[in-house]
This record gives sequence, structure tokens and C-alpha cells, in this order.
Amino acid sequence: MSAAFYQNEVQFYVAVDCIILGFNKNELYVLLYKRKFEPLKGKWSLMGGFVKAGESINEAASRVLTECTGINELFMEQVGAYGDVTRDLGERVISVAYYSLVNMSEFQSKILKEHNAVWTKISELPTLIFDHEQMIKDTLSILKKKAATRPVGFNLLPEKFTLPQLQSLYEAIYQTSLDKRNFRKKLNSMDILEKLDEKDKKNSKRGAFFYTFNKEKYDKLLEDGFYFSL
Amino acid sequence: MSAAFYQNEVQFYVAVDCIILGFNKNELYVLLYKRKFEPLKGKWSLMGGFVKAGESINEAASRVLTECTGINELFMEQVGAYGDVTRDLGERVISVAYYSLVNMSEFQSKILKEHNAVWTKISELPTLIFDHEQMIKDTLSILKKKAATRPVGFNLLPEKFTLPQLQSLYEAIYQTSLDKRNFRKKLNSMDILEKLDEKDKKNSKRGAFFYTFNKEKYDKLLEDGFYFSL
DNA sequence: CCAAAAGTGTTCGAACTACACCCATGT
DNA sequence: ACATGGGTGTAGTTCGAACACTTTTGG
Repeated sequence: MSAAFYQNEVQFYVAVDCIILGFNKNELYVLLYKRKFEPLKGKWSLMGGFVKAGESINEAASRVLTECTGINELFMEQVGAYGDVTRDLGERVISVAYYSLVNMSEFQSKILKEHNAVWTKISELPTLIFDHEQMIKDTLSILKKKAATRPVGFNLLPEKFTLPQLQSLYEAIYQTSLDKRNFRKKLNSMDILEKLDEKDKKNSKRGAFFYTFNKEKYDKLLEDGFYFSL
Repeated sequence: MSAAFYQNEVQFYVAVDCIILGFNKNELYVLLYKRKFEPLKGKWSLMGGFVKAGESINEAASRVLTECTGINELFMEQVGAYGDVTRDLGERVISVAYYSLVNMSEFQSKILKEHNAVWTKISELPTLIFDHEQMIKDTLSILKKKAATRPVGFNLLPEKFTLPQLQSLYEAIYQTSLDKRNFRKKLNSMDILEKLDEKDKKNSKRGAFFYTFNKEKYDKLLEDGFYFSL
């Protein structure tokens, strides 16, 4: 046991809140659920939980993510710490927000039901408890910068995706429309995608070719000083 | 009084650590001090303190900054939360790091002495306690991105500065050397600096003109969709 | 045969890079 | 007079932005 060095200081509850983002049909989604305990039971909320003894805050976020998604080792990054005195209406809680990018199509509706969780369009957010709307806003702003310089967007897509899909993802992240030819030209010049023979015919009669992100190629390019940029 | 909603949960000490950066003669500095209490009393450390009851973490960081610098309303931004279980050797403490950019020439040595604080070159950091070196590393990486897109660098300079000074600041932040003519051309095209009649003769016989950052101009340009970039 | 999405190149202007010499002045 | 840092312009290249038509195929 360690000595009680800091016993004159105050302690706080520390929570993690997870902004779990998905993408489907030109829209970004966030996973929300109806809070299961007081205060504000039944209100819309981010997925979260308290940090437990013996668990780092990263581990806590990781645990909450696995509970909510059934998936281990998701892409996850810290958004920041939220520490206003009255941010939680119950007692004082300091929360550390994490965002995660997941492939919605892998999601089982079983897990959604277990948690009363609902994929909600970013453009149609209901009122959320506490500062959760701010957390989402901060996440989207981080994602904008991150997606421009790192290939994190692929986490939001299935293993196999089409170029129109990828483009509409970036349009959703940047909240703007992109030129098809310029977008493809840039991707082509980076040489980090593999074109498959298979086509996706869900969205057009002609069909669009599937691609995969080639992480090995990307990592090799990185070593040679290559910089991703979209 | 609020009800005890969360009484089954564990509480933690929460601290703030401040990465106070300065700039002088082509070098970035960070303010360090010798820790005044156990454990690791006497070791080099960032300026920090515990979050107190009734105080937001922003307020705590602000308070620590004011204590250490004697200046109110410094530029300050969150770096992130650090929550490894064993990061503090005393007891478990979760720390939120903030960085601040200050004008070293305004500093009174009186305040440094009071805290046993020393301006230390970033390039010559001693071994620091806990994860403080990581915090500094993270800060420098944030600063690189931030300084490229927002005029935060001016916080590190005196009110009046010269272009050679400004350039060497950016060279220190980016860890690279920049072309004098291209650097000036870019600044000129942004039209956010005011050239003064006065010259700084400290570094050359000829003297370099002083400039000031014109925040009003900058804010007006922002409204018109202007983007700072250096 | 037609609607609807996929795919494909070129041109123009802006922005970035590289580069070398004169200026002012204190000693 | 000279050493030291301050200040200035141009040419070449690269990169991003704008832009319209053909292809495929299920219905």
C-alpha cells in the first residue's frame, strides 16, 4: 500500500463518455441511449460509465466501448476532460470524453436493444443531458482535422467500400461537397487503396468497384516521409 | 444539497499540470520547478496543483497559472487527461494538462524565486517526474498544429517584436528553418501586422523594425472567411 | 430506351519553393 | 573598412479548383 500523501485534498467521481460515430448513406451517426439511472433517467445521453479503482481512464473508455459495441480494439481517441462544477446534475463528476469510429454495418441489433441504444443522425440530435452536445461538437471538430491528415475515416466504412461511398463520407465529415474527379485523382496519387474486381450494385445499375485500404502500403509510405491528406 | 446519486462509485484525486512555454533567443523554454512535497520532493516537475472542491478544472488551471506567473488571463488550452493507474507514485491521481504561452520578458524573477521555478530550454530538459515529459511532448505537437493555423505564437513574444524574431519563433516551433523572403511575403500578404517606426538594435547594428500584431484587423479578416496559415 | 449513378482529363490560376545580392550601421 | 544581421524580387514548379461528357445497365 502507498502512503496517504495527499489526504488533505478532495476527491471526485471521474467518468468517461464515449462518442461512438458511425456512417451510413451519406450521414454521420452517433450512438445514443436512454439513461438508465437518476438523475435524468430516461433522457438521451452518450454511452458512458464511471472510472473504477485500478483502471486507467483509457481502460475505462475501452471497457465502455466494448460493452456497447461487442467489439474489442476499436479506434479510439481522447477528446478532452470536462470539469465544470455543475456539469452533472447529480453530484460533481469530472468526465473524460473519447470518440470512436466504427463500422455501423457490423453492428448487431441485439446489442443496441440490450442498451436501449439508437443510432442517431448527427444532423438530427435530440437534446442531450449535461454537456454531451458540446462533447459531440468538439469531437466533430477534431474529426475534421484528423480525417484530413490521417486515414482514420476508413474505420467508419466496411472492409470493402466504393469510391462514391468514401467521397460521401468525407463530404459528411467536412460538411461540404467535393469534386468527384479531383477527389479520385488525389486518392489515386496516394496509392494506398486496392481496387477489387467485385462491384457494389446497391446504389446503381452500373455498379461501383469495391476498394480496400492497404494499411501495409500506407505504413511503408509513412516511413518514406509520405503525408496523407484529403 | 444534491442527493448522493453515485455513492457506489470510487472517487479520485484530480490535479492540473501546466506546461508554461516561453520563447527567448531562438529557443522555446518551459517553466519547471523543484517539487515541494513528497513523494519525489526536490525532483523536477511541471507546475501543478490539485483541483479543489467548487472549482472547475479550467479554474484550477487558471489559478495555478496565475500563482506561477503573477499574470491573469493568460492564453491557455487543454492538452488532455492523463489517467494511468500508476502515473503518480504517491497515490492514484488523474491529471489534466494545460499549456500556456507567455511572454518571458514580462516575467519577474521574484516570482521565479518564490516557486523555485526555472526557465528550461526544451532542448535540454532534465528527467521529469511521472508522465510530465510526455505531457510536454504532447503539448509541442499540439502547438505545431495550432501555430500553423491560428495566430497563437504572438503570445510568446513581447507586444513589439521584429520579423527575424517572429521567424525564429516559428523555426523553433516547427523545428526547421524557413526562408526569410518567403516567410515575410506570407506575413505581408496576410496584412495582420503593424509596422512601427521604432527599431530594435539589440541584435544588429542596422536594427530591425518592430511590429505589432493587430488583433482587430485579424478578427475582421476572420469574419470575411480569412484563414491564418504559417 | 431511358433514368441514374459511375467513371474519366484538361486547363487555369494561385501558392509554394528556391535562390543571391544590397543595405545600414556600430566598432 | 568591414563584419553582422536586415531587408528585398523573380522565375519555375507544383498543387488545387473548376469544369462536361461518356459509360453501364436494370427496369
